[in-house]
Amino acid sequence: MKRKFTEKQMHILDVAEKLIAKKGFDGTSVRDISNQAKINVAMISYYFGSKEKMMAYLYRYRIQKTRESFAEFAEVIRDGKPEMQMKELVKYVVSQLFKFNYFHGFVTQEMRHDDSLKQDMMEFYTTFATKMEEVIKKGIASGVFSNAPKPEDLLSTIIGTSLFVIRNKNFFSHYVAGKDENYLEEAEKKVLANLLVTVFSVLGFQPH
Amino acid sequence: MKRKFTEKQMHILDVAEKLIAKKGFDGTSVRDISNQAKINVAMISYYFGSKEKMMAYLYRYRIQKTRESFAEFAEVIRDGKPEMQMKELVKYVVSQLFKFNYFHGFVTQEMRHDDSLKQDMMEFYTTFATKMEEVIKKGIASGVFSNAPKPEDLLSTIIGTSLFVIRNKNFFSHYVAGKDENYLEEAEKKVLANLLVTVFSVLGFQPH
Amino acid sequence: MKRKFTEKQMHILDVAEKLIAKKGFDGTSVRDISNQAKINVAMISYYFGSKEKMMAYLYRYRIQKTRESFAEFAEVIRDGKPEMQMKELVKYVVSQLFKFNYFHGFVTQEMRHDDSLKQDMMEFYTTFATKMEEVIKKGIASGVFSNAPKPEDLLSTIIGTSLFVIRNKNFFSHYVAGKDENYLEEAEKKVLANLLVTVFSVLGFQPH
Amino acid sequence: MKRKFTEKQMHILDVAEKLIAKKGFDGTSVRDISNQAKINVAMISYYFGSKEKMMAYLYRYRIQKTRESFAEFAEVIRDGKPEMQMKELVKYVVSQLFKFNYFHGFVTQEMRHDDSLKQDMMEFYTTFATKMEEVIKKGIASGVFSNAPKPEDLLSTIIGTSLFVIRNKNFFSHYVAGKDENYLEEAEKKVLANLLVTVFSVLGFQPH
DNA sequence: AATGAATGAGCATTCATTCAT
DNA sequence: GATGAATGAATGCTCATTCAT
Repeated sequence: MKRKFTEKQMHILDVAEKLIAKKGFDGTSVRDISNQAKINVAMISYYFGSKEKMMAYLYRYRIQKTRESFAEFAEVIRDGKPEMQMKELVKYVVSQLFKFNYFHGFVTQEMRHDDSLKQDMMEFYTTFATKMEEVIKKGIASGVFSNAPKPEDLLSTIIGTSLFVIRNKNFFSHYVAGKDENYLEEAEKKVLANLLVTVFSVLGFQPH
Repeated sequence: MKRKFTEKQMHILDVAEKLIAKKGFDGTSVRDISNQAKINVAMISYYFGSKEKMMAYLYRYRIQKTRESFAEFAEVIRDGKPEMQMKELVKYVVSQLFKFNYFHGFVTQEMRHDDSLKQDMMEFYTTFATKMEEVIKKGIASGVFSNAPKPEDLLSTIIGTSLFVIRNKNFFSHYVAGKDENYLEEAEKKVLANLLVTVFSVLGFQPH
Repeated sequence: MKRKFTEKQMHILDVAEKLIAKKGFDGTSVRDISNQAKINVAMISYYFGSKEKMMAYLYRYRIQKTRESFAEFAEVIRDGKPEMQMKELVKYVVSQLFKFNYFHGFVTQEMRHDDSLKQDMMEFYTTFATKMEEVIKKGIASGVFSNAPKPEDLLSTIIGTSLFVIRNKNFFSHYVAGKDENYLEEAEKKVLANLLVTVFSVLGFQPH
Repeated sequence: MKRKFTEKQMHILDVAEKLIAKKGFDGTSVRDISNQAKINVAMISYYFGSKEKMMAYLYRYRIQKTRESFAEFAEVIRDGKPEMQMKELVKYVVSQLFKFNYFHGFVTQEMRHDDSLKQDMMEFYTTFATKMEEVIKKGIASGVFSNAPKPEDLLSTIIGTSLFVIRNKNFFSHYVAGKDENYLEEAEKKVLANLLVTVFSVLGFQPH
């Protein structure tokens, strides 16, 4: 499954990701994708076996990339203070969600397709939760955090809040500065500020 | 548009809601619905005009009901203290999301279908935000809340967190007690507890 | 088959005739008819057995009426001179075609439905041809006509020309005076003049 | 729009033309056509976009061919005497109508589908009328014709009579020699003879 | 006698996929 | 390896008709 993709295949996946995020898996036909990507209709079946399998490649590819990115990120913050680590963790998760909002825009909705993909996604979230728990414990130990919320609760709040804002432009844009086309950019800033306050409040953060 | 529905029509809407939440609008055929609901395929067009219009009725119906329910709820908590009001507000929103999780399972995803429906949904959220702002202000005035977060931020967190948990059973069930079929029930309790702590932390709640 | 129709049934037939002439048999749904006639959908099956059978009643009804009308007409011209009889015959046929253009608008096209109807229609035309032959012979005998064209040829020309003009408003209206809504009225005058000239030319008419 | 058609597409158009002439546009399903043409149902949409568009191609194709054929024909008779030209003109129109009787069998009936097609058809008829007028004038000038009927009247008679005979086999076959399967062939001869007599009578033809 | 509700068959079309080259 | 043509299955929907009252 850990195939390397050619330039052309990557291009198809990119196009597919955006279209599926916008119009849903069923709402996006292979003809839509092939037209947009300027390739032959038959290519999707040819390259990936089927539309459904293409979807699986898409998942795997994005998760794989995120895993690599997170490993790198974890290394960078390895030696910091827990409050800094927590702040960076929140910033990282939020930025990843907004950056790959195309992907996350359909990730939960379309997960019905393949149970093994759900498993992958679960592990992907668990990696974050584990790291978060480690940081919380360290903060408690060092006395900068006075409460120890469950990592899954904290993570649900961070991811859930971000995804809600990404998906509910209609509601949230009323409270966001800037032009319509900058929505995601501006919304990210606002959500990040909110979540940092929220997370540190919940942790009962007390600077030394 | 404020039609009354017959028993049979309600039944179809119920079945449709569940199927669509599970498999998406496009992924759910009128034959799926008619088979599950034990009715004739033609009935969906006959009753609602089309599959798309049935979707609109579904929205309108749920939103209408929620609006009524919220008006009633708002009356009940009218004279309470702000901390009680806020607690009830959170409980109310969370319980509604879990109760109508089928509906909320597709509400954001499938909103592309009709712009006027998006508008309705937006107003529906705004009603909550307005009430929340009122309570925050009162709490600040009376001194029980020391911070005044933006109501839209608070609301995003409440709704976003709840929806994330509803939709990501795969991840969250690992942290939830009880059997698999009780997932939503148990998850609701856990999320509610989490959100109450979160919200009151953010508000800097100080009991008199 | 020679049923008498109630007021209501007659009304349905009237509405059906016009709709079918305008949009064709298949293009006219029983719902169209029932809506226009302000009756229940089920009535058409109820009264006539089926849509197809309703069509048959329509034919029979119109043919029957025409037969009666023609018998009456034949009586009126019984004792005239052949040139007068021929002129009246042409006028009569043309006026009937234009008067019941709704009917004749679909009569040939939709005849596939029932072979016995074709038979009826044939006899209906044959009645005219027979009368025409009689008049031609008389005119030849009396010397006012010098040629004896075949009655079926003469009749084809009269009916064919009239129907062509009725059905090809798009082409013929360019040559017709008056406003668009008077098309049939004006076209009838023009066609009648044309056919009288044509028929009498062919007959080699020589006034005594 | 001036597409070239493949062998297969032509075959489908041929089959469709015959079926539609026999059973009407609505009465002919794409399944009927695909069964008869031994092709897949989806091909009609695939090749022509839709059933309706296939109809448009059919029109355009036939009219285009007729236009070409007429231009060629007009060239051939260019230098003849008016009586010869008129005779050939009548023969030409009648032969075209009988040759493409499938097409002309539905052309007026089904014209509701597309207004631009009506326009095309109108121009197609007008081309004939114009030529006819030219010949009449020339004949009047040279003294072989003593009357100048309106070209649209003459044309209505020629086309109307031919179409009537084509469509009313049931009536006309009683007067036609030969076997049933030769109806059109024999009817054409008879109609042509009739129309030549009729047209030249109306023109008051006097050989020099 | 008359009707609103309901039905099953059929419609044109679109779909992901496969085939022949 | 890559493609345009072609396919069968499924889609939402409309139809004339029938059913229960």
